Amino acid sequence: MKNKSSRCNNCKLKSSSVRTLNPDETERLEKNCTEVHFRKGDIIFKQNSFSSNIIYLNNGLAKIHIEGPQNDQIIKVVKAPSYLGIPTTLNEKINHYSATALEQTSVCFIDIDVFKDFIYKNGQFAYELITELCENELNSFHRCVNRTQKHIHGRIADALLFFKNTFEHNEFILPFTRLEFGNFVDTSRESVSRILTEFKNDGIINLNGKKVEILNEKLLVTISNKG
Amino acid sequence: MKNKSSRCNNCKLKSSSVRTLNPDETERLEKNCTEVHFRKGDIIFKQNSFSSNIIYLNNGLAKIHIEGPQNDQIIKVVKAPSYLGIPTTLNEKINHYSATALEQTSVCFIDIDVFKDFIYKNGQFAYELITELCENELNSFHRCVNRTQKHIHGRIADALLFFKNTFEHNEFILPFTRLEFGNFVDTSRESVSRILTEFKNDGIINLNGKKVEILNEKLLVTISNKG
DNA sequence: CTTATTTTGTGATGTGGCTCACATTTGGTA
DNA sequence: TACCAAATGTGAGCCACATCACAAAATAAG
Repeated sequence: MKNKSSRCNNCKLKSSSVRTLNPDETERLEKNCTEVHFRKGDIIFKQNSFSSNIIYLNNGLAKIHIEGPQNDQIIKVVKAPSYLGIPTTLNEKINHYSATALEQTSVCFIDIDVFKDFIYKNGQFAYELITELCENELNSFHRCVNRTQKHIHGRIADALLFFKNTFEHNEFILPFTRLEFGNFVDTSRESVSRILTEFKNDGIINLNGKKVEILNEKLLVTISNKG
Repeated sequence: MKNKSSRCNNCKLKSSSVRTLNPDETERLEKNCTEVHFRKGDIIFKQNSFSSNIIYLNNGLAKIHIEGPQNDQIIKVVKAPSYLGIPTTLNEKINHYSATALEQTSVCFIDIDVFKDFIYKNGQFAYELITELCENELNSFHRCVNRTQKHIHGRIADALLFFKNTFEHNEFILPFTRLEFGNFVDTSRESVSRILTEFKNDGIINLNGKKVEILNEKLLVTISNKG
């Protein structure tokens, strides 16, 4: 599905790097950008496959995941608007991780050469991009420390708080199966089940299938902090 | 210790981003860059402290580490030449992690505004920087997956192979105490001891204090892969 | 609506690696 | 050279979580 020319101007409202483009550049972006829709569960791009596009999550929710030696590991959950694929495609053309839609999602595929050209010729664009990459790296570090040092209760509490923040609501539908939840917090499917019902029995959350309501956020924060 | 003007030209041999600077820019870099020497164990910069410099590891070996909820965690070991501090200082002025010298080390502190100016005005400089940041993020991802999914034997095997590669030699001096080694591979001091002597008894390595010689690299690779 | 398939809950059991405790070695320093 | 502090080795016990096994529930397919 080709984009309409209004689309990239629309993006200027959202992306701090695209916002720096002048009208000529924006027009050039529009001509070299394709918008594609994905349904829940669709693979947006796949680890080890070939790609020569910058991939921008325009709308919806996606997971970034890598095949580990044991399981698939969900590195992070990304909410639009955000780039999905910069670190994957800028150097080599191989995707080093996969991205999968967690709900109805729309994604822009941007020609990599046009993108490179913006970096070369528009310093502010480059700067905004660098800023975003720096933030990503920091977040990576902290996520990694949390994953390796907290106990499961803490990590699941973390995850629940994360969803509360991304959905900006105390009540939300988990975009995960229990297995995926396990891959997100590095545990087994079974432990996720057990701990969620435990949280429910302790009155910390309401739980009905994938529907979660956070009742005692303070306690969740405590659990998250104490590990 | 102020740099001599030959220094930054020397750097042009090493850093792919600095290599893109023209003579004028290089001179400007030289005027806004201070070289400092550190001894083993010295803190180069400290988490939560204030900094308005880009920090470039010119010579030597350093560790990047973050205080986790339980332990200090060594995120990575960086060998010169490489930036140490881009993600820390570009947005905010607060260091989100610490860096400590693992041996005699020399470090350049570069004024952040000059650096920003290069990004704005020299597209190739920006591009090289973005490339490096992308690589960092990918490496972060893979390190994190390995840390969380491999068993200790695999992670220690990984670490030994890492040192073999960074020192480019089968025999090397571990730049770590056992405790630091534990912080690097997310285990206790005791487990590091036990597994290293186990590897020694199995004829995989020679071990004498901090001196390690890898005798059976193939087996180490197998151990690393099977987890 | 019925049947097949995937997802989920929960008990029982096993174990990797942490923690604690203490002996020993190494290295730094007066 | 002697002393003190930090770093290391090794055994014993314990516990958080994984794994296994199966039943129930929810979803998808036909």
